[in-house]
Amino acid sequence: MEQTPTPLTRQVAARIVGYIRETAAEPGTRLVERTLAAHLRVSRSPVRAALRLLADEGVVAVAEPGGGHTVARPVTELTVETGDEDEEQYLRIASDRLDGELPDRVSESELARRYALTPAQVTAVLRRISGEGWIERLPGYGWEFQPMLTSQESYEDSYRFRLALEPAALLEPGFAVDHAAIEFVRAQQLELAEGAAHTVSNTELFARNRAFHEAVVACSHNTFFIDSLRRVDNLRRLIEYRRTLPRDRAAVRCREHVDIADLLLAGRTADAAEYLRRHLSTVSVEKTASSG
Amino acid sequence: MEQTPTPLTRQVAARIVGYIRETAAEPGTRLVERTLAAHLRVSRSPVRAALRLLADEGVVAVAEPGGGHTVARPVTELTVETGDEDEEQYLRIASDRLDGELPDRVSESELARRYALTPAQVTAVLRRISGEGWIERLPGYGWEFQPMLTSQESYEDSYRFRLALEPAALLEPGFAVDHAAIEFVRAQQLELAEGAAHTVSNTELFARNRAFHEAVVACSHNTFFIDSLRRVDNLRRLIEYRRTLPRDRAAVRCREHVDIADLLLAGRTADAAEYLRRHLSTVSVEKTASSG
DNA sequence: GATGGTATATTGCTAGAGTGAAAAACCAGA
DNA sequence: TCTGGTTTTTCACTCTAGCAATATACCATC
Repeated sequence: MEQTPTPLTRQVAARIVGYIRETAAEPGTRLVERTLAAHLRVSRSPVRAALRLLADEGVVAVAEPGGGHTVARPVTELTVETGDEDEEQYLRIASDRLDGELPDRVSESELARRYALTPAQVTAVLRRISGEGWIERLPGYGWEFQPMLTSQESYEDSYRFRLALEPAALLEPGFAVDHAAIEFVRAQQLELAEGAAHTVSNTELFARNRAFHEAVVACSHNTFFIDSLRRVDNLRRLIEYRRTLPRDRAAVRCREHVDIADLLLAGRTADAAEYLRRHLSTVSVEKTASSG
Repeated sequence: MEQTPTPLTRQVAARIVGYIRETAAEPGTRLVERTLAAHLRVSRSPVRAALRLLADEGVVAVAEPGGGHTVARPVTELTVETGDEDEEQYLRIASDRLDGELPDRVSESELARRYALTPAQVTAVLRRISGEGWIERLPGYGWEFQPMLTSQESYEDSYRFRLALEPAALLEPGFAVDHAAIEFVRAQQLELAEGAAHTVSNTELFARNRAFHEAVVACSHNTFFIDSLRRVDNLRRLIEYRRTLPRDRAAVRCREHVDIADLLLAGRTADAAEYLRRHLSTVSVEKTASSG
């Protein structure tokens, strides 16, 4: 009876699951369509489609009196199936580019042929890549790849950039610790430090560390710091995926993250900034050495 | 006999004029098509069209033996006619947005109707704006404007961001003064400090100051610093256009720019960094006060 | 006034043919 | 080999119509 869901429907469904996890909603909690739509920045149409999809999968239950949907399962049982095909296309291109399979200049139709994409998909993926800054439209026809974090040199550059940025963010006048957010990432880091760092996937490890640093900088409430860090991290992600991280060291770094979070939660912001500075210096040296 | 030149042809023509000025090419100097094409990142086709256009205008002469084109006039006589219609569309949208004429969410067809743009033009301008970070595509249909530098608060944020960034750029290990570039912007600043600051247009004043700071940071040879500064400046530009700058103060700031350039040229990088830090603090206070 | 349900209006993608412009290859002369 | 000139190929934009998906407005119920 299922229609093939659209990409947006799938994406919204995945984000609804994420929403349930974040809010730690108990089974039986009502999922209000308008609230979800506003939160996910779409209209109710795709939200309703996603809820029907989740109902088919049993993640969500149909509320009997008055209609609507409720949470069906406890948070712990939820699986996170993204199934994001846009993401796959993006990663395939990134991977090919890093492997040197793609020339410095490409045309849109060339990409469409090579990856069997529709024009709209090409537009979407180019929009994303150019937003991340590693491709640029040429004045005439075609696009030109920009230097990425491929070289060791630019990789070190990115760390020194963060070294200038992140500690300064903590010293912003508008800095105010978001206790809920910091406690959330602290819990994640504690779990890693206590062993999970050895079992978790590369992707997951990177995602959590990234989330930690961005949560900290977000407390500055200065968009420029936050955006800049996000941009660097978008690029770092692509290259970190292909690295084998020494997990024992990663565990140590996660322990440091916990310490930083504790300093912040205790209101010792200046100490946290100094600790963060030392932390980044250490990481920088480690990374540089491990790949030299 | 003139065909109506395409936007690209016009753009290339303007950039060829810029190229002649930069290289300070004497009349009679040969303009090699392949060199220009490589430099401007286009093929020879639009370069040839642009050269024909410039020949019609008398800026460029047809070389008699063997064909080709040469510089026809001394650099001082060159007028800079951009006639960039893409730029106009972009500025119109930015202006309307700053005036509150545009809602937070817009559809592409809405923009096309309102500004009488073709779909391709809408794509182009949205690409640019989203690259600058003040609009974002929604998951479904439509785009959402992001907070700009409209508020006083975010304006101060941008200055504190630069305060963290620019002095740090000078202390980068890869920092090496580009003497030609620094001397060029130093000359511009000196001219401003010695009176031109009172006569020049808002646009020109901003462009030169921007060029100065970016030239300095470019010496760091760290893309992340350079890109970040450019991004902030793109946003600042939109708001600075609408300000009436107190020219006497601007002249003082330009004098400081000259001093910074001198320190750099003398190899006193650390001193320059400290001077730059103080300079930015001062400017920040001035701006904040003048618009409070 | 919330909320879920439903109907309507808009949007942006698709597809295909045609087209002017730009990229790329080729040529000839010094 | 370098240059300007020429030709060929490829590209992306422009139309058009059609359409599924999305956004929006409206309705009924509590």
